[in-house]
Order: sequence, then structure tokens, then C-alpha cells
Amino acid sequence: MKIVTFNCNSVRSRLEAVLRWLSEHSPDILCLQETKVQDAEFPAAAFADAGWHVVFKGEKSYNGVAIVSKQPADEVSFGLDTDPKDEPRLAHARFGRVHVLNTYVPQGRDIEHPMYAYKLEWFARFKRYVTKRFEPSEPVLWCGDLNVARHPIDVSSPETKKNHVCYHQAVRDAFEEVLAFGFTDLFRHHNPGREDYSFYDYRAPFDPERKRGWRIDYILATAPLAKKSVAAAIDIAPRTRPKPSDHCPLVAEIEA
DNA sequence: ATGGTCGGCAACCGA
Repeated sequence: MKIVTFNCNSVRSRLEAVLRWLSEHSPDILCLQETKVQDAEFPAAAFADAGWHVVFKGEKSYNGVAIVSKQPADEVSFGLDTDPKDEPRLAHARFGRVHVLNTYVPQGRDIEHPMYAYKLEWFARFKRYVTKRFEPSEPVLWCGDLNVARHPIDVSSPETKKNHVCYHQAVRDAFEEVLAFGFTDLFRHHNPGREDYSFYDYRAPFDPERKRGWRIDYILATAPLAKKSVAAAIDIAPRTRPKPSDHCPLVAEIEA
């Protein structure tokens, strides 16, 4: 099966691009983040008309997650266990035995800002959520915009970003602590040493060779799925078309 | 060190 994660930066603004991408690549599951739309205004009919199932939780202007799929989900829920549950940041869907977790992790704003402490605690709360529900021997996929670059190879000019909320040591440690549950980083597993990024800041200077970016979008799999994973790649093609998101789709292929 | 550009939504906030 093919699974994809994509921070679309507004599902309404990017609707045509998303539907075209779905049509061309035919994934089994697509996780979207930053849909930026209330549920009543979500373009559900456009997905249904194109033959897709979709579940979503959003709010006005900010955040919002959705899971698009070929087959309908067998079970769906939103949010963490404790307040604030952040429902527009966490979607869970089960497809048969496979659990999909789609997260949009808080960005953090600045390492001095209360939102950064909130972000660090968010990772800890998410680990409790995962540990409470699942065993590492079960098939679980954790996808999304995690707003953290793991290693120096995952960001351009890492030495200048030590105090950035997406690369500061504390957030990298918080991320590793969740990975220790038993998640494999599928992109890095299949592409050791490869310097691809999934996010390019709109505010960065014109960068046609895409040398200035971050790898902050992930597909993470527990052992039974990681063993069957055959490929993972970042698709930069959408960035070469009009009105690109600041993120790129990340695709993973898993056998059976 | 700073600022750069988007999207949503109607003045700026968040990234």
C-alpha cells in the first residue's frame, strides 16, 4: 500500500492540486495537515465526487487535519487524551489492523515562548497516548508535520539553527523519546545520507535548487510495517507548479 | 542578526 503525508497549507486553496496529485499517484491513504477550515466548510463533496473517502477535524483559520482514503476507515477519532485535546492536530483512523495517526505538532514560535514548552509537552503527551493504546508489535503508522528536524542532515546550515524551535536540542530529544516507542523513520531508513527536505519557507530567498529547507514531515512505522516497507521519497514536483504549498508530499510504499 | 511571503480573513496572526 501507498501512504502519503502532506501539509497542504489550506485544503481549499490547494484543492485542485491535491485532487490532481491523488488522481496521478493513487495512494491508499493521504494524511493532510493545516487544512485551515471549519468542518462545515470542508470540501468533502469534492473528495467524494472524485471517489475518495475523507475524515477531518478543523477550526477557523488555523491547524486542521484530514485523512483521505480509498477504503473507508473502520474507526476514527480525534485529539489527545488530556486537555487541551487539540483535536485539529491529531486524527486517528484504523484500516483493518493498521492504525494511522496523523499529527500537526505545534510549531512553538520561539524557544522562550510558552508555546515551545507546550510543544515539548505535546510530544510527551502523544507518547502517553500511543503507549496507552498500542504495542510496538502492532501495525501503527505515525504521519505528519512534526515541526522538528531530527539530525544535522535534515536541515540546511544546522549550525545556525541551534536555537530554532524546530531544531533546538530539547525538541529533538522530545521527538526521539517518542520514536523510542518503536517507530522507524521510513524516509531515512530507505535513503541514508540523502539530503532531501520536505519544507521550504516561503520567506527564504529565491532558491531554485532547493538547497535551503527542512525535513520536518515524517512517516514513521512500527516494526511489522517497517519490515514490509520498500520505499520512501519526497515528491518535489508540486513545488514546480503554480501556487505550491511550503511543504512537499512524502510518500511511502509498504508491501501488502 | 534580520527579514523575507504566504493563507485566512478582514487587522494582523501564525508559520
